[in-house]
Amino acid sequence: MVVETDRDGNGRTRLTIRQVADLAGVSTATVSRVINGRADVSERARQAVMRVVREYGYTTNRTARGLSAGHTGLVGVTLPILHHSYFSVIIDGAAEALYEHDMRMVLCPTHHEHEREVTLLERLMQGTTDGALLILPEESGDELSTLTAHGYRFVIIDPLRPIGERVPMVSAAHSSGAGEAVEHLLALGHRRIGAITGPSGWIATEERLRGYRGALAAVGVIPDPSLEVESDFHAVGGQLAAQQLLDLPDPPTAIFAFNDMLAIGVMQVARARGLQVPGDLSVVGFDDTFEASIVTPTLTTVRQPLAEMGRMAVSQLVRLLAGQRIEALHVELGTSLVVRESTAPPRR
Amino acid sequence: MVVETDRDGNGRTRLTIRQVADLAGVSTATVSRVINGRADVSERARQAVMRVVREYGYTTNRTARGLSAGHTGLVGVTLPILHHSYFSVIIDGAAEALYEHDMRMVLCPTHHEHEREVTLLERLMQGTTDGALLILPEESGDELSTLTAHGYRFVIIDPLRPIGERVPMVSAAHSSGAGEAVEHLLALGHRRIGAITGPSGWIATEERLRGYRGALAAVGVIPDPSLEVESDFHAVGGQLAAQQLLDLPDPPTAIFAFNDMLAIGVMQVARARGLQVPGDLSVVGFDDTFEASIVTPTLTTVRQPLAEMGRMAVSQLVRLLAGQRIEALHVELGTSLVVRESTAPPRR
DNA sequence: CTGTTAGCGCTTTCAC
DNA sequence: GTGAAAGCGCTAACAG
Repeated sequence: MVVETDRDGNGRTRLTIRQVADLAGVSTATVSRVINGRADVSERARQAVMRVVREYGYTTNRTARGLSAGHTGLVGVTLPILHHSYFSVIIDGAAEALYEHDMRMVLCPTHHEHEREVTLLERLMQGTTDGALLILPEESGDELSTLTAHGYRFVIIDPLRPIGERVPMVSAAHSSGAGEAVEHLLALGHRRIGAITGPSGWIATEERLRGYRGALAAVGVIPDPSLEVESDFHAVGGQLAAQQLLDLPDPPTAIFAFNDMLAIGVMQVARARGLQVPGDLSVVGFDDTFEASIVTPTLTTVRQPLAEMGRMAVSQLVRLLAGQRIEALHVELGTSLVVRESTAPPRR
Repeated sequence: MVVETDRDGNGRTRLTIRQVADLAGVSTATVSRVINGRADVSERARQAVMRVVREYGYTTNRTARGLSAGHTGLVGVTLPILHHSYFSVIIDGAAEALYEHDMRMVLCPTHHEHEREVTLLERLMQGTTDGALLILPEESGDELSTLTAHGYRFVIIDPLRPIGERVPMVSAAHSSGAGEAVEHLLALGHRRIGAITGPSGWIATEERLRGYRGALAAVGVIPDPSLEVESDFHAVGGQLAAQQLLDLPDPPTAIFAFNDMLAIGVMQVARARGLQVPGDLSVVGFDDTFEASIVTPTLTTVRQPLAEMGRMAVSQLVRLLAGQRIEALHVELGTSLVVRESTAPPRR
């Protein structure tokens, strides 16, 4: 513990409000008023306090203020990992929005470990934070409602699985986004369009699948189950799935991968097999993460407004913390197709 | 403000240590002892307390504990932006290390705005955090010493510019890493090797330049100033610099870009000009961020132990906070060359 | 072993 | 306008 006397005014150690009060010859209450910009303070007192504050570089201790005020100005954020542009963009958006509210973010990567997620959530609730943003939580609805039961406020970003109507949440328009992607492929003339999905049961998978099937059905393409391969949202999974699709007797001329990493896996396989993208095979991804713009060829993909989602979640949470009722608990942000180089008409 | 009575035991609102004490028929001191796992408590008292704790789901309020204990268990982290794998990997490493110490991270993106960085640092010092990690700070040595003067503990990760010997810091071996990269190119037979640097004055630039020049000098290659182009560590900057180098009367057969983004810019230009990488031009980057492994061709680059740097910084900070003296204030972690597809012997 | 008591630093009635 | 005083929830001496 660093304990040093404050003999000189160099602020070797921080002043307390008590010391400022003494130095300024007023009470702590007055100092508090000045610090918080209250109007009911004489100009004389204000001057005296400000002089000391300036001279010694006093700033109020937020922890103490938090204890007294009943809130900390801190928001917890749990997420699987950070070093994936999908997450870091969301976080950056959220951090920016929080900054505007003069709040800060306590970051808690869970590394996909469920146990850790639980521990972290507990800690967050222990008075360290006022509320939380849960990104892609592994949490079950049960565990989430425990939080609610404790009066803890939070907003879910992109839930893995369906959650209750009453749980605040923000996500992107999976289904329509997927529909758009497929329509783009259809418009180019593709009819055999493969799909590489995420784990079944996940909202992202089911909804995008719905969009995919819907778009196909809309133009009367007969659904072919062998064209739908389940995967895991990682590049290697994308490679495996691509192999499977390309080994089909009648392989697809285009593949719609349910996220960018899967799409990158597909492109890697295509390259290894000497297939030209988009000449021999068109590829579409989902997310529009940074990688989509730097791979060769650049990837046509469905853009999720990631930063926006982060900002929106914060704005929902802030309202929740202010005790305001929120009209729409489930917010769905629109997606848009970003056409780049990985798609073209099928080779005749 | 959410204020609710706690009529039922559903924990609609959190219990205080006082309430637990009453419920268990003991004093708050005893509850505190039990909670903190002290040994000097009778089995009987412990049971009583644990029963209440379990039944009502009591957890200690960290803010209050922090006020009383004099520390918060929170560490601030400032960094320019998050959505760049360079940063997110460091952060992830740091978060992991902090987790092991049961500490959390308060994230503060500065968006390269100096003013914001100052504000954020001030806030962090206001009792919210015990110390901080400053990544790529824009801060001058002066401002940093203000922090020190206030008794605030922090460690710098990868300082932009030279900082005092006394300021704790961790970075990677820029110079030797750059040397290795150039030696690799030299070994492949290249003699005209261009360099695309970062802003001059930055440690990363100057040190890597030193490594580059040193390696060249070691084999007696006559230095050619026109082969060194200053840039800004971004892809577009890399493109511009590459244009300049390739437009030279006697263009280089290999380019050593001082980070991966610059290298990607170089590859984009090469592609646009119809040059084969590595056939017509070899390219080496620096950092080994995720992108290096997914571009086409995959990028040969100097690997910085980013996650390790995050972890190391935390371990330094933890020691600082514990009041321990640190032997080596400046820690330099080793780099290693990762050879991928973007380098080959020069075309005859 | 256990309770009493005094803070930690700040905010906020409530009188004067 | 301003100060005294009572907390916010927890920890830690200090008695017993």
